[in-house]
Order: sequence, then C-alpha cells, then structure tokens
Amino acid sequence: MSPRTSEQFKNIRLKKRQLIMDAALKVISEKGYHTASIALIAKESGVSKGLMYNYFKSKEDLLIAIMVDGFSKVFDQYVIDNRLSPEENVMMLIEQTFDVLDTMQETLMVYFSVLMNNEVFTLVKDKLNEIVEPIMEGFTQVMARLGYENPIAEAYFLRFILDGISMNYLLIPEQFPKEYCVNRIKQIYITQK
Amino acid sequence: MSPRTSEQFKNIRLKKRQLIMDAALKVISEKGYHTASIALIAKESGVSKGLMYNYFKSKEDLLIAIMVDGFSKVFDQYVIDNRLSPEENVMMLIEQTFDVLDTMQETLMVYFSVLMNNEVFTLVKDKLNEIVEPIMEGFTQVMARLGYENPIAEAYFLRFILDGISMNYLLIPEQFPKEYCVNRIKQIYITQK
DNA sequence: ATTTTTTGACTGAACGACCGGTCAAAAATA
DNA sequence: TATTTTTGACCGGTCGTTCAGTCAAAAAAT
Repeated sequence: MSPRTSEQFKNIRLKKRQLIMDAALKVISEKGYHTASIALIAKESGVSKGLMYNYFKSKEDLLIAIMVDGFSKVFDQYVIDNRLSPEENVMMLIEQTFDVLDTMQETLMVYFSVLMNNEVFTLVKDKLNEIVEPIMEGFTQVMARLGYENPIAEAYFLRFILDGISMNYLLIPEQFPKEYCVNRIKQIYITQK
Repeated sequence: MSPRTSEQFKNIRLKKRQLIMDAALKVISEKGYHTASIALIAKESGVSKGLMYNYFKSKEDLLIAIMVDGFSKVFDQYVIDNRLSPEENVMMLIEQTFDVLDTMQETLMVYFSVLMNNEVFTLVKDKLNEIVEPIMEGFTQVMARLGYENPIAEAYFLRFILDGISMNYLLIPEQFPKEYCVNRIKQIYITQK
C-alpha cells in the first residue's frame, strides 16, 4: 500500500528530530534562546527552515523538547544507592555532579539561562519539578540517615551549594577550585558530623 | 542662552534618566533583555520611544547603565569591618546577602539572567569584575583570619554557596528555608572551625 | 522487469509582525 | 521669540511561521 512502511517513516522522523534538537542545543547554548534564530538552527541542522515546523510546532515547542530531554538525561545520572552508607552516597552525589558538569555543559548552560528568565521558565517549570522531585527525595533520605534533624532543609541546602558550584564551574571553569570544593563538601558532610 | 539654567536642565535630565532606568529594570527583570522592547520600556516610563534615545544612545547602552548602577548599589552593601572578629564579619556577610536579596530582587534577577547569556555578559563583564573584585578580597581576608590554609579558595567556596542560595531564594522564595540556611552557614564558619 | 501511483519528507519564497533606531515637527518653557 | 524637550510616524531589517509545490523511494500494477 504505502511506499515506505510506517516503521521506516517513524525511524526517519525520530533520527531527524534528534538531529535538530542536538543542533538547536548547540546554537542556543552559544547564542541564547532569543538570539538563536530558527534559520540558524536549521542551517546548523543541515535542514531547511520549513522542515523545522514539520518536527516542532513552534520555536517554543522546540525549546521545551530540548529542556525536558536534557534534564532527564542530566538527572538520570543522579543515583542514590541505599545499600551504601550515607557518607558514600554524598561522595557519589558530588562526583556525579562534576561528571554531569563535564559531560553536559551545553545542556546546563541552557538550563541556567532559561531558569533565570521568568517568561520562558514558566513554560517548563512543571516538567522540571517532576524530574527534580525524586532526586530531592533521595537527597533527603541521605540527610536523614546522616542524622540531620531537618533532612528536607539540609537536602535543599546541599542542592543550593551544588547549584552555586555548578553555575560558577560553567562560568569560570579555568579558575574554578574544583578539588578544593570537592574536599570541602566532603569535609562538611563526612569528616565532620 | 537657554530658557533654564544649565543646572536646572541637568537636574531634570538626571531625574528622567533614573525614571527610565527604573522602568527598564522592572520590564527587563520581568521579560528578559531581548523580549523587553524599547517601546515597552518607554511605555512603562511614561515617555515616548524617541525620547529614550535622548538619554541613552542605544538599548545596549541602557542595559549597561542599569547593570553598573544596580551592581554598585548591590555591592556597596557588602562591607568588611576589620575591627570586628572574622566570625562577626561572616555573620554580617550572610545578613547583608539576604538584605540585598530582599531589597533588590529585580536587579539580581537581571544580574543572573545576564550572567548566563554569553552575548550580553561580554558587554558588562569587565565592569562587573571591577565591582566584585574588592568584595572577593574582603572575603579572602576574613577567611585568612579564620585560619583557613587556602583563604582564596575558601572565599570562592563561600561565594558559590551564597550564589546558589541567592539564585534559589529568587526562584523559589515561598519554599526557601531561609532561617535554616542562615544558621547552617553560621555553623560551618563559626560553631565549627 | 518495467511502469505507474502514492506517500510524506523536504524546500524556500513570501508574509505579517515587530524590532531598534531616526528625524521633522510640535509642544513646552522662560 | 529662542531654545530645548518631546512626540510618533517612519525606515530598513530580522524574526517566526506558512504553504504551494518538489522529489526520492517504495508499493502496486502491468
């Protein structure tokens, strides 16, 4: 009946969709969301401007897709293992943070810039919370096992520290005291009570 | 020569200039730099579009003026007093941080969003460094007096913590554990060594 | 094996909306 | 009247978005 099986078409579409998203992530992380024009993203993708709208119904839609995809990948790397001691879990969290920072700089730059733009942020706020929530629960469990009286607040506190570190690691990588920070957090949560 | 003394004109101009800057800060903090159009800022200022260019030679020029003005005000509030103990200085730093956060939210939202946008950031990078540098020196002195072996790195570390806290305080003010964080930082730098 | 038909991925010119910025003319001031 | 402030229509250009039409590939028909 049809010239190509729907399976074939689906594969073509999925691959190209990812191609466009990768190119868009690159361009947006370099130039920012507003300055990264559809024309430029299309060029980077090696695709016509018109085709973009075959895959994403708007520029906004494209941004949301990139963000959700990126965050899922980012936060999939955070794993709590309850068979390990809470101290070991904290160490893992720190290492995972820097792993993510080293491997997903582009995603995170876009993440932070979008975060600080209320207009765009509201578009993805709920989706992000869905993704972050389980991680925060893991943080809280670890803090409870470490004996903190208010493990929820302590989990937030660690998150804030890691946010500040992440932001600056992306902004000033060359002068960032990475090793010092790693040891300092370990000292706070492990060496000392 | 002129119908008003040049002194009068100067005052009028200064006031209106500030009026425009205040309106621009408000609009930019709400919508972001690129989405905040000159027309919109003019409307918010109660001023015509054309007049904007009587006070600022370009939109870029306006942004730089706002940023430099805002940051000067922000960082003027950070004061190190060497007659006090380093512990007292750390407590002051924390209090000053939340003071700034409570009184200058708009400025800080713009600050963070600009920070994460390379294109805009390069416009103000140097000016910002000039303003931030003396603060960091103050941080470093305090850390040296507290006995840290690497006071420069420790100053950075505190800055990262305060950055992460500031960012989240602006983004999620309603669920932010302010008191807990204040006490936690004090605990890190004062109760414990 | 050859031709015809069908599909949807793909193109790029064109469109309206809006942008930052200009400027001649009007309003306001003394 | 002389001077400055203020206005908003206007300009060239870029943006996101649309859409009529093209084309390669596969199925169906011969």
